[in-house]
Amino acid sequence: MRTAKPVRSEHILEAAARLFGERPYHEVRMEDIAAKAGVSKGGIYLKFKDKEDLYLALILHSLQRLHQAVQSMIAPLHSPEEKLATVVREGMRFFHKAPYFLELIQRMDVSRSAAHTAALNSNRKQFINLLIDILGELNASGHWAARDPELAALALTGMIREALRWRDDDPERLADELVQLFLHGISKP
Amino acid sequence: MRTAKPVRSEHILEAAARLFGERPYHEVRMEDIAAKAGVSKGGIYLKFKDKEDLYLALILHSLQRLHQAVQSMIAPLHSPEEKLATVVREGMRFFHKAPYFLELIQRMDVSRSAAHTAALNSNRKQFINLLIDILGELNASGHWAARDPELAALALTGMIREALRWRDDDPERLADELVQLFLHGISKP
Amino acid sequence: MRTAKPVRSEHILEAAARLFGERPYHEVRMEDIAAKAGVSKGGIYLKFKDKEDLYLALILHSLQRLHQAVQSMIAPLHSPEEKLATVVREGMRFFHKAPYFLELIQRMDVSRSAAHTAALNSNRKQFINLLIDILGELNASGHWAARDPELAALALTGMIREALRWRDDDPERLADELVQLFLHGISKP
Amino acid sequence: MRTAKPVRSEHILEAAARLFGERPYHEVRMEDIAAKAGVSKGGIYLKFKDKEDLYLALILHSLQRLHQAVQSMIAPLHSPEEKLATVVREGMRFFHKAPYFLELIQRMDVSRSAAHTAALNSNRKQFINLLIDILGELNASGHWAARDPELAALALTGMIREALRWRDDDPERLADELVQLFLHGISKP
DNA sequence: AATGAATGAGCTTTCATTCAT
DNA sequence: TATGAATGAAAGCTCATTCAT
Repeated sequence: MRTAKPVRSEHILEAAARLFGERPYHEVRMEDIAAKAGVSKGGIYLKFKDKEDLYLALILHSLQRLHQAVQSMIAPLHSPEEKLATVVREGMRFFHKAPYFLELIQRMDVSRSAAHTAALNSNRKQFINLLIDILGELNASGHWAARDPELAALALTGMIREALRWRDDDPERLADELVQLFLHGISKP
Repeated sequence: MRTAKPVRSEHILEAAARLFGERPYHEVRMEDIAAKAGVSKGGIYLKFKDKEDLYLALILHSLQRLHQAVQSMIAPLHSPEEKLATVVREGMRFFHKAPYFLELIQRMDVSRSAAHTAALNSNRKQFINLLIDILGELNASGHWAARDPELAALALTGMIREALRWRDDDPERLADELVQLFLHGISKP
Repeated sequence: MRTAKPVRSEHILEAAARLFGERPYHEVRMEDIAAKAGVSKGGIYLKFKDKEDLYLALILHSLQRLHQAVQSMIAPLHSPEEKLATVVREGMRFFHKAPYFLELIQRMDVSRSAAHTAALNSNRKQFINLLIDILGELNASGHWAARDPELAALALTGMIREALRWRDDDPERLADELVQLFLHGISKP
Repeated sequence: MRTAKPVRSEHILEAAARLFGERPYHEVRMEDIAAKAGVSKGGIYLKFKDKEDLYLALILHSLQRLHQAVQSMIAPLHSPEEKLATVVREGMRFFHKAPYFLELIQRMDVSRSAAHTAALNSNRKQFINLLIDILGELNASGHWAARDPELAALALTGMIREALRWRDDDPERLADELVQLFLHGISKP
């Protein structure tokens, strides 16, 4: 029998991302992923140990993509305010384009193994740290005073998440609105 | 065979809450829930149509408990600022005492049926509306200006959620901090 | 609690007859029978050891009803030809009125236990013997010659059964036709 | 795990035939069929949608086998009397060799779906028509007069069925006896 | 390397039966 | 005696995973 095309992890991850984003973990069958990826069922196991491993890799992959996207956007910027606005805007755009990523990241908790949890957490931390750094710059600028930068960073991600999940508005506008909310709260101008 | 104590929906929901909060849907077996609830496997089906029905009921039940707890706390209050602080504080305390509820609500999406989704959404809306009302009062007081109350409400819940999920601090302190953040953002005092 | 009406075996058998006649054994639930009989689920077990016991009793009961109906019809008759015609006609009328009995008797084989099989067989034999007796009289009359009366009796019941099962005609006419077929075969008059 | 020999529908049908012929539908477990067929439990579901589907396929398969066997036997024959005798003899031989088929066909009614019922009926009709054709030839020959060929055909199958079910004699002799009975009834030679 | 037929552990769900009331 | 809530064994079916080809 002719040997078919080589199995590409990327294709599998792409297919898995869509499927896992659409329905819960236990309703996504390896066979579906394989079919969508244009790969044989066994082919998945050439690249991933098992279903959970694939799931972990998928979330890691997603987070990294986001991290990179955001980082490359803010690299050339100087003002921390601009960085903040860009992170939010870019994040929302990213998830808006690939809504299943949001679901995915939200369910970072499917995995049970310690190793997985650790990998996941370190990755998440990386992203939070990026925000914390920006907050540090904001504080240093003397115009802002985030008392608990980590908490503020978490709060910001929470705001973004929830807004994305339940609102269909134009993500750009939403992003601007959230940045204002984050900077000034609901205080009067 | 042995006709034991009556099957109590409450016990089942209690057991299910813990289990579904600890591990993902597909890893929780009906048998485990039954065992933890001190009920026979078949007993669950006396009260709930199937696993998904139990899951839905569980989330609905949780949301209602939270809603009631919060509402009874703010009922006697007059100042909208106090109401806001109380909602946040009470919400955090609620989830802190029963951490699995947080996970539960986060996974509101397991259900597939339209009826379930509708029930879930209406329930969630109820809670959001409670926040929107308070924001309306805050605006009316003339001291605050939440431009998009729904978005602000969503943002607030997102902040709470994320903080609870990743921080172990004393929830009271966390709540106060978040309220400040929500009211003033990171602007200098 | 008020003690409800006494459980009547007859009602249970009646309900069971209809239900077992409509769908196969394993699709009939004890609960359905109880409901249709106007009796509690546990009530059935007051009168019958278990589901199979009820099923056996039901078939025995049905066969006896048929046997009695037929016997009382032929008792006053003298000519064996008339007896034969009456047996066939009465049998067909009986099953036509209660079609589920036909299905029931056809499935005399659900039971596995030796005791059940024996009871069933003895009952069936009784009916076959009734036919064999008539055939004996026919032979004795000198006008007919059934070489193997038992086989002929079996054949007759088979003809009846099959005709009832697949033809909707007026049972009286069918009966007459079958009697002719049984007496003369397809030979020309 | 171990990838064994290919799953053969034939083996499954063979195993199912024996088991379903020995005990009623609901007492035959898929696992037993799998074991007897030398196939894994899941293997059955590779070939049949579910238990009912397997059961239907089994009966259809059996009827077709019988139909073919009979048809190939009578093809070379010319006299309708010989055809009739052959059909009966072949039918009895067929069921005698595979007694469970008889039980099987008798329980043609397990299926609930309309599609199944239709398939079953069309198949049964095919067989009845074969008999009706022979009866037509007998009538045409001028020596016989079956007034209602369909009824006669049904009667014949009923006779065969019942004889097979309750008599252990040599099937050849039984067949001859039944043919005589069918042709001449119990009239004197 | 890639495939996909085959496997079988494991799950949900049903329902005959029991027995405290 | 009659009830029906409670039980739990039992069975159908799925699907992650393997491995001969």
